[in-house]
Amino acid sequence: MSDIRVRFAPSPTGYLHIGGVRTALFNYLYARQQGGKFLLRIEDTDRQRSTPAFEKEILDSLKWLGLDWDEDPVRQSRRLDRYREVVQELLSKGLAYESEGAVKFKIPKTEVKVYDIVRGEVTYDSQEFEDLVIMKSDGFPVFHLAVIVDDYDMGISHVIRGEDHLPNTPRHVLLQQALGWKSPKYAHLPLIFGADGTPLSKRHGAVAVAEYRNKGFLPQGLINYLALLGWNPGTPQEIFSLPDLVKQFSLKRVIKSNARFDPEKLLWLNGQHIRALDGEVYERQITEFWKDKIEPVAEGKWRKLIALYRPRIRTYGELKEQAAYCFSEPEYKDLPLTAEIRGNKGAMELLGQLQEVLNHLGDFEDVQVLDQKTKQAAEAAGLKPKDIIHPLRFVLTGGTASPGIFDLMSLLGKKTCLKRLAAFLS
RNA sequence: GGCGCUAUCGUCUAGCCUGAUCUAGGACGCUGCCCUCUCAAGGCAGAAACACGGGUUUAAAUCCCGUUAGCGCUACCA
Repeated sequence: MSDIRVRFAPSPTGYLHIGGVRTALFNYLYARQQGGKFLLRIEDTDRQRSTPAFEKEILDSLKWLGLDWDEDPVRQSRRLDRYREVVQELLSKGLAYESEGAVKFKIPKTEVKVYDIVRGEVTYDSQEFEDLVIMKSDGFPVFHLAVIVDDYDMGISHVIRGEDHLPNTPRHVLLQQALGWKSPKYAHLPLIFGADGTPLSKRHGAVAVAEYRNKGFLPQGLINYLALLGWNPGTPQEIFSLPDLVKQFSLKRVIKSNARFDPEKLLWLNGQHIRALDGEVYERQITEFWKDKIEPVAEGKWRKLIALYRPRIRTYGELKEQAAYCFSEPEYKDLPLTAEIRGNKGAMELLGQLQEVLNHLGDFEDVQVLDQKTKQAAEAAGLKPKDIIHPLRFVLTGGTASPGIFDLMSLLGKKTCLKRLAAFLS
């Protein structure tokens, strides 16, 4: 039985964001790999900004990502008495004092060495530190105190958190020494910034996990990408499942420098995961995703559509924008191209002939037959297949990009194809 | 300002600890080619980096010092 115990300690003053997920993920990976426990702690001592709604959103996001935790989450707002007890102890030992209603920890003037697993030994001179407020005048503990008390009481063995906490660590160590507690081991993770190198914010697009979920990203895509921000296996492998990561993760291979978030690579990775999905799982998930967002599509048509788009989409959400012609009539927004096709007598004539040919065909289920008949019609007119395929694609979709034309015709069905053809020709 | 962390292609990174195997490898993106009815997917190829300056050494991306830059902390926020 491993005595490794780590924790993720979000503050319910906002949504779970990208940086938080990465911290949670690395804690999770370390715990699962070591056979330890991954615990949760809700840091809700900021009474003004903490809300139950944010707390729920954070837990839901973690569940969606598959980062399941052990034991019940610890809630700081329920431990106020314990913090007061510790403050009282410090007070009675003369290691803290009251100041304007607050309680301050008297910083011992000394050299403090912090051993960090990813950065090595870092030395601070506590002469530089101001005495630390540990309890606010409203009787609530301040972050620094609550953290060390909780980590101690929860039996936390490793504190894995963002690098922004590195300068706080010597203060925490001093507090632990004053209480006679053994310090946990520390590992400070590099920070994640936006493409321009500034802290991630709404300006950089989506930052909340829920937004990625709503756009149709896969949890494994997001996790895979985030794992690679600040860590790598030392091998060329880039595509990982969560179990792969658990197996290969190592704090020793955590990078020291900050990283920038690249939405493009996330999109690429997510596309890789969509293609790696079991076919049935893909069908079920994308169907569920679009369920209440669009008008119902006949099952046969829907299955063709999602199969055709599996190699084309990088998120489930991209389906509708890429196959817009499938949900509404084409708009022919490309005016020059529209004019060119309309002005091309040969093409228009051929489209007319094709209309005839297709009209005499049975249903459009057989892609082979569509292929054959369309090419025959082109040949009969002394033209190459592509001379008819391109105008036809434009008529059918209003654009120049789509799945193969015969798959497209089969997808849309005879009625719709002929209707669009007739509308364009009239 | 003070203190701390960091510094390899545009971005994520390998290599650095244990100096020579690095004319610096991979991935995203970008460009071109192949496939091909278009767009994807897939395959192939290409452009693209050791921040700067000093050392140490026969030899430095790798070790040391400095500079510069970025980031973080410096709250009765967490």
